[in-house]
Amino acid sequence: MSESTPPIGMKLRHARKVKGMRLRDLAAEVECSESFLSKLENDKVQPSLQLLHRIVAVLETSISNLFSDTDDSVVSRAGTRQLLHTSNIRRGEGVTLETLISPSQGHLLFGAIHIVRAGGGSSGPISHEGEEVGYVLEGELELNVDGTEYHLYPGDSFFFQSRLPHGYRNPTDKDTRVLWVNTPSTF
Amino acid sequence: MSESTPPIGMKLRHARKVKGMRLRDLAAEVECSESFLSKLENDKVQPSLQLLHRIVAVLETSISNLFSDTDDSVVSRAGTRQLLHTSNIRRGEGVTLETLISPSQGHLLFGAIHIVRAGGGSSGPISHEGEEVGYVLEGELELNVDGTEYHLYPGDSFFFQSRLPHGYRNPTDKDTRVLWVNTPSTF
DNA sequence: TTTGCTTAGTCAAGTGACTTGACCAATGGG
DNA sequence: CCCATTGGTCAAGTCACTTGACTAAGCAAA
Repeated sequence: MSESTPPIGMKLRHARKVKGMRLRDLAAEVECSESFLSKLENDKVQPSLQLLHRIVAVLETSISNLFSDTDDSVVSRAGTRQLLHTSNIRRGEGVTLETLISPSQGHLLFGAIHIVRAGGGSSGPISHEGEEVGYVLEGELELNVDGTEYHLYPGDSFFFQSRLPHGYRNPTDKDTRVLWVNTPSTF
Repeated sequence: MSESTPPIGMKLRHARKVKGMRLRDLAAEVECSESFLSKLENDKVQPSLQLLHRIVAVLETSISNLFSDTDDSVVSRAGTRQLLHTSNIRRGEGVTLETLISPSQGHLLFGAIHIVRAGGGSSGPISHEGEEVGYVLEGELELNVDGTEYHLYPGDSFFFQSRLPHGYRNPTDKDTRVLWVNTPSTF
């Protein structure tokens, strides 16, 4: 009888998809076989810690992240959501994420409220495949997509392809809150 | 030199994905070849109107919908968005959609603000593949997912798999506004 | 009619990403 | 030492979609 660890396959798959990699690409970087990764993502195999370490390094996650159980309930209440600060996730200065959907969970969607403090904004754009939607809940946002600046007010929304270079700033001296949803799917 | 009609391939693909069908399934229902549909969705052929008619019938769209050009700009401003009323899109009584992302456009995401009037709610669940996120902007919502009732207040959010039976109602006597994003991708 | 050009639509082979099954080699108890 | 596990590989298989070669209908000029 084998003692089983919690399934991490879907989380790994998600992390890979976010980076827009194919199994083959990851296999090349990690130096293992594509098929092994396939089995791993389908929870048919336990990797060695060394291999797992190489994998999370490439995928820019951590082993702890893989094993942390994230909240999977349907509803999350205002004020009870997990906060991710700037230093955790590289999103530039003065931004806190309040996660609506916990990341690295094999989901098609990622959603969070971005709380952008006065003068804060995103750092360089992460260019992955997919799409982005957002809605300004409160405050103002200066959004730059593919070279064009948009100044957004509460109730305004945006939508664009993730592959376009994009970034944002809060030019005011009050916090801005933006509901942001995106998908890493490669279609 | 051939006169070309606007590209409808991506819209058709989107409509198909929303229904969770493969090319093969659609081909079977429409009674044409899978490969022809492939070419069609990649804008390599012009279908005859008869065939197109059969296709949109199965996909529950209309030819006019395929050819209507929808707004594709990045930002949409509060109060300027297209409204879809209950009678257009079968969503039960007393619900108006304010589209953030115009549908049937080959997108990975669909987003809208659901304005649910007092006592209004969704009709029977449309069971497609994908995921759903939402955030209550204003008012209260009674959300039912897979048999469980959740009572939501402003700032609360939810997330679940589209395949789970789901529906909602506004039990109060004031309008409720919910920002709702979902994806039809089959992964 | 005949010749020639397009093009809706088919059939079957090809492709890309992932999965599976057979196998190998190191480890570790009895 | 033997045998069973199990991390990991290689090659074949699968699935959804795409492509290329082809057919047949329409139409125009001669």
